[in-house]
Amino acid sequence: MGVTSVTDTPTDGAPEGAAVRVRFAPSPTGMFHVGGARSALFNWAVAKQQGGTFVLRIEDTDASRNQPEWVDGILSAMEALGIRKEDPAFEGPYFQSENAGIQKDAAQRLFAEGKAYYCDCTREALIARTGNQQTGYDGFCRGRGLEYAEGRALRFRTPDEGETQVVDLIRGNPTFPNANLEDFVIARGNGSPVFLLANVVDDIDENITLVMRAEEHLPNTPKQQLLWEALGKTPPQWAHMPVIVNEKRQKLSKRRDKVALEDYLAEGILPDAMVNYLMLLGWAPGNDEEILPFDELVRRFRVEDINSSSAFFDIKKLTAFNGEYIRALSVEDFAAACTPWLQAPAAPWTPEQFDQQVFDAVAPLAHSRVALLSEITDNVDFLFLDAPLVDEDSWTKAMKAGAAELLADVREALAAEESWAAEPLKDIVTVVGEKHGMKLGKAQAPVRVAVTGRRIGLPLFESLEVLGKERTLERVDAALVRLGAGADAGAGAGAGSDAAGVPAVAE
RNA sequence: GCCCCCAUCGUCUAGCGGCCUAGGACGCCGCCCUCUCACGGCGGUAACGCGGGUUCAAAUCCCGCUGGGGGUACCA
Repeated sequence: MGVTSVTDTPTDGAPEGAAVRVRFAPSPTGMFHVGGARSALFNWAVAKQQGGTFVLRIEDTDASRNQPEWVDGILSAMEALGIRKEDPAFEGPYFQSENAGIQKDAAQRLFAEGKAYYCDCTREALIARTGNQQTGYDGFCRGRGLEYAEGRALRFRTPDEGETQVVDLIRGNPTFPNANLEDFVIARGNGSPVFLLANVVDDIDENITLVMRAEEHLPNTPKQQLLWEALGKTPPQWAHMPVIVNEKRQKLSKRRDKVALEDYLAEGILPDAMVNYLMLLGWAPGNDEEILPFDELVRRFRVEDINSSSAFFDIKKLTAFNGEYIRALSVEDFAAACTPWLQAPAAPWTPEQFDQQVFDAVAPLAHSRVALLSEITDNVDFLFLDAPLVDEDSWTKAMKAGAAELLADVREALAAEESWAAEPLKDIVTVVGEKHGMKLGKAQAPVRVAVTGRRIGLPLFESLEVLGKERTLERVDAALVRLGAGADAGAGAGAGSDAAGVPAVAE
């Protein structure tokens, strides 16, 4: 008895010497909650580490939360997290609805044994009787000997005295006075089993030995443990992990917070980074280390070391982790990973405008500059669009007094350059800059904005090299027109027009 | 209201009675590197909620307070 260490070998600590069996039991809601992802990961870590089993059970009892296609969403999200159906440690998925039979049998047995009774009280009647708006059920029907009839709910008879203590690996052993446990409903008026019961029956059916779930279930635990005992089974060990909260320290909610795993992946969070980050929410591998491969995290994982206080889902830190993971990729893998953001919905250019060769040439330069894969488009768009997207703030900051003159001289020198390569191009801007009393740092700004539309971005001269002479000159000319300094300038280049996009002025 | 849980830098955490003038990471701020921005390097900012105990010794144990959170359905 007592607390069994899950880090011990399966043969020495676990009850009955059996390998641990954990489960993840999401209800399909249309998106995969990051909190659920963490629960799945923690359970998976335990199963993998101990050579135990991870069972996936879809809790589809509530019709409103039951859409077949949502199940696919769960499966693919778990796949992304590295929890694969093909893994020997994986079992399922099972469906709670398919166990309706044995759940009803269990309810009947409880009734037959006098451990549950039928009740026809309405919430209104209860309040009228007790004069209390927020009271628990008062046990009115306990002695009425009601038989089943449509509309009558089945309630579990909880003990009036004593207390129920649950063995929780994370938070000691919370104790609940039985007097506070109301006679809760286990089957609805239509005979269908309610979560509290269905969940327990399924756990028993699947031989679950450790229930690791979010803290919000802690208040359910004494009731469920009572059910396990009433059904003649030894309750499992429990482990209630801390809730994940938002900046206001409230439980992350689908309604007000961004919680869908899919949304993060769609933004360019790498699955591995997400997994690593999630594993560190409420737990730490120690040694002052954080970025570790999943196998290593699994090796070090200890349920007893999970924190008991709530954890803030920090997107900034997640993003920082993601940057680390992106930089750890080879340039080739990085370029490949960018593909989805280089196409249709994410990218502002057409497939015809895109050039993989050009992208590959510039990928090494972008590699350390993105923390989210979705940021890649802004970094390279100037290479594929006919004219750069001009950021007005950048324009005003870069095109100060003297910029037009500088640009005109740069244009001239550029036009005369034979070998179009980064180094000589850099020399040109350096020399022209000096002529205008500007260091390279300052002199490159107008050129950069003219060509890329922004004042921050990839290394400029490499960019120019890849862009090519003709397109570079075009853009510098367009900028000169907008500045009113080009040949035939002045006419139509008013501020705010998209002058940067006008065709190059003939020489 | 009632039940339960929780409490170390802004955030995630290390710490499990002396090694703590509290460590790491993210963020933030400087400096260096540098064609911008990143990356990288270096440095800095910043925490044991409060009050009582116990002990030679408490961030670490106990109690209270305060503050957060969760639950309280014929949802899961």
